[in-house]
Amino acid sequence: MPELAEVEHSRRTWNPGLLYRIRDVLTKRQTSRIYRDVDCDRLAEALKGQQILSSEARGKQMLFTVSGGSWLGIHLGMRGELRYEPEPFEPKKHDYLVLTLENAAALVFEDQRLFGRIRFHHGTTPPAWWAMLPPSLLSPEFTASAMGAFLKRRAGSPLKGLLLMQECFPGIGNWMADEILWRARLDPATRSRDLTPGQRASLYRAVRWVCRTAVEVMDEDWQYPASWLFTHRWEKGGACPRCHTALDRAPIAGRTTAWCPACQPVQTTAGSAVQSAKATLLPIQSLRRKPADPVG
DNA sequence: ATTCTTGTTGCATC
DNA sequence: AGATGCAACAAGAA
Repeated sequence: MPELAEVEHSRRTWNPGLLYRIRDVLTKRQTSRIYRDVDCDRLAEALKGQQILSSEARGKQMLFTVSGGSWLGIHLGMRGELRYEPEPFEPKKHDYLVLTLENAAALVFEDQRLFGRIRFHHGTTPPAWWAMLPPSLLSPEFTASAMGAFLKRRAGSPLKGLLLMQECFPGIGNWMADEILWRARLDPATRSRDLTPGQRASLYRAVRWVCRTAVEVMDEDWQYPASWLFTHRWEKGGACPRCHTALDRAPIAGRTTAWCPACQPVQTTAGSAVQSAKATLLPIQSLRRKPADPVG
């Protein structure tokens, strides 16, 4: 579930615990997958008695600044989430990091599927992996021309796959990619080389709009308004909230993709499609007009 | 029982 | 060399 907006929400979840001293640290080191190369003893030693000073989210990554020169990085993976537990409590099965605070509340990282990741860094500056993250999609550095350059380099990839690449679109995941393509009225299987300049501009605008708005409109249960494709993409018999056409579903670039076949028609314009279909361009146009309007 | 999942990575193959 | 595709990872839900 966690994409850009859900990650931002999770980050804020720990805010009530900021500046309280950490009394105890629970890690489950046997799940090496989440901690990977982290030395859990060192992590616990470094955090005990300290306070979380601030936090930031960039795409799907979070970084918590801890007093005493420590940095805690968290990635929620496929199903992770952060919780703030106001009372003393027993960690649940999938609570893999629990910071008990001096006010008896606890900051919890839960991850049912173990696709998440915890990183630890000690030093005067943020860790290198954080400094190397690509610019946020909402920052001025994410420009239309920067996006265009990326699309050009990956000209042969379907748009759906490109939007999932964190190196250019940090924070976008499966549902946001579908939402963006739906709002830009682009067929998810279209290769980026086949986009017109106008379509590239639409894509850029949709990326910015969905990222900005998702954070604003998501509710406490990580749900979105009914006017969003999000709400209907997994529904049985889900329909396009714009034109009520039945949604299509198929794997594209390895991920299940939902789209509206009416709003997002298959691309038949520039690029390779034209090269092979040049000779048949006229017949195609005439075919389009072929179903004569019986009403007229 | 089988198949699916809102993520990422490492490998194989052009 | 760089782009592209895909299996693998874990655990639970349908």
